[in-house]
Amino acid sequence: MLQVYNTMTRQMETFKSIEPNVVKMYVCGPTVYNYIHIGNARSAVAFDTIRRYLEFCGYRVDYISNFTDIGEKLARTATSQDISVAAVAAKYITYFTEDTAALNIEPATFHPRATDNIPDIIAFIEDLIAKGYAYESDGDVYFRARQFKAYGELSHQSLDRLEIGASERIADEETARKEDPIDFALWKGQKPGEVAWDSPWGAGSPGWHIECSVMAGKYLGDTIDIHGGGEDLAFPHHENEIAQSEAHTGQKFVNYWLHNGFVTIGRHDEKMSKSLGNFVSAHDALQKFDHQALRFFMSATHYRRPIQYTEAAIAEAQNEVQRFKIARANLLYRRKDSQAGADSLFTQLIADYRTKFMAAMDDDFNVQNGLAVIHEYVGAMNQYAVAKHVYLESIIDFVQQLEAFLLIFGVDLTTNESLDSYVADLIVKRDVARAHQDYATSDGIRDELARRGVVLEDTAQGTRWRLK
RNA sequence: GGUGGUAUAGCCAAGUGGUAAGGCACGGGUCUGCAAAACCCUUAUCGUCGGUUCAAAUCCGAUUACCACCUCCA
Repeated sequence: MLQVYNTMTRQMETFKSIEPNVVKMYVCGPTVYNYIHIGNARSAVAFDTIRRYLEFCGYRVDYISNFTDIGEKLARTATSQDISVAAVAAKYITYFTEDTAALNIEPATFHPRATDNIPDIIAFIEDLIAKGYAYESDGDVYFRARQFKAYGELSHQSLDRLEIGASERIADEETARKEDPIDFALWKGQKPGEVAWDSPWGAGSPGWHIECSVMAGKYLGDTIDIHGGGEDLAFPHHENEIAQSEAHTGQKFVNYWLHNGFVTIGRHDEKMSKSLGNFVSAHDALQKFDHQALRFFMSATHYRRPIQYTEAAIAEAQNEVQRFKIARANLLYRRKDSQAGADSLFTQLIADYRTKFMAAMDDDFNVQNGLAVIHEYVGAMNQYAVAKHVYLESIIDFVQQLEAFLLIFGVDLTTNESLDSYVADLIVKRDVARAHQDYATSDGIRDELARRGVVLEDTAQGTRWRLK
């Protein structure tokens, strides 16, 4: 039984999907005005890992993640790059797609864009006004936070505290248009030079939170199973989504709220963020590090815990991935002297490991405990790889289960490596030299191949090679 | 000020009452012509102080340090 930690109740809860075998999942996506950074990528990785585990368990996951392609930030980028707002969005959506693909993050079932949903947003706001939850004020529309009685429940903030905080902030012109400082914008009237859409309240654009409520409802339904996002989104973004959606539908919006922890950087473990300016873009990191190592680095930490971004940690992740790859390759190498059939002892052992792995992961996606099981499993594989007699089907079973485990972490072990003929010839020449005990020649060839990144390993079954 | 989170070996990190998983690095060993890979062995009393208990990293209280949200942010 899968248990998940629900931010709303601050407790572990048994996960039960609305529809059997289907999970409706919404994850807040990026505002596409820049490259995503490692922190953004971590969020995408965390929920991709969760999604992949749900799929591993047999669920179909309807996964929706938005692109926010409106707002001041896009406008600023458009001005500085002297291109249109639409071109800014197109450009950074392309980079997002490339970078997340490099991290082996599965594309969402659908990536809706705010600008494609303006009519739905307007209709949604009109309904909120009709129900008395929202009001128009000088071309803007605001949500009456106090009207929604559960406001503050997710972030466990008291309304009065929020009120004090809000009123302490500089009372700008926007605040002056609100009935209450904690009210938030659903629609903002057009400012000079901004992209705008016609609406019953004049030209303007949607507020930040409304798009997620609209698109989650439109593509997944009034009530969804899982809503994810970074923990910084709990307030005010998710709090506001709940207020809007539940005021609109009268239904519970989300059954399980999941929030991922931050990527930290620097001596003081500060949150990596665009506003602090201490970020590393995923694009740059991908130039510098092995893609699989980077992905594994981000998915091998529990999603709610912070991850400290250091090169040493990524290098360590690289070593760990290497261990999995070598174990797989070494066992596959035994196919050449294997017997047909399967060893029932190992069929059972593999099934037991799978059960053990799932027991670990069912505890709120406890990847560390899951990995401990995988390492134990790899130990069993390595022992089998040096057994006197091996069975072909058992080899395949071992390898396929490992591949399935690692795929949850976004690591694809099945990528094939090949040698060019020159290198292949050298390996044969070396084998001949070794057969004649001409070790000077054979070691010389081995050194040369090492310089070319090819590692040779002599085994009882022959000379095994792998790329470094 | 309000609300949360974190502190476990050189590093990363599990562990929610019964005498500290796992990984990386280090050292020793087996195997090997030598290597590599693999395998085996070796390394901590859990921020600090106090309390509850037969028994606590695990519960309670206090304290220190750091982080985050309360304002755009994954």
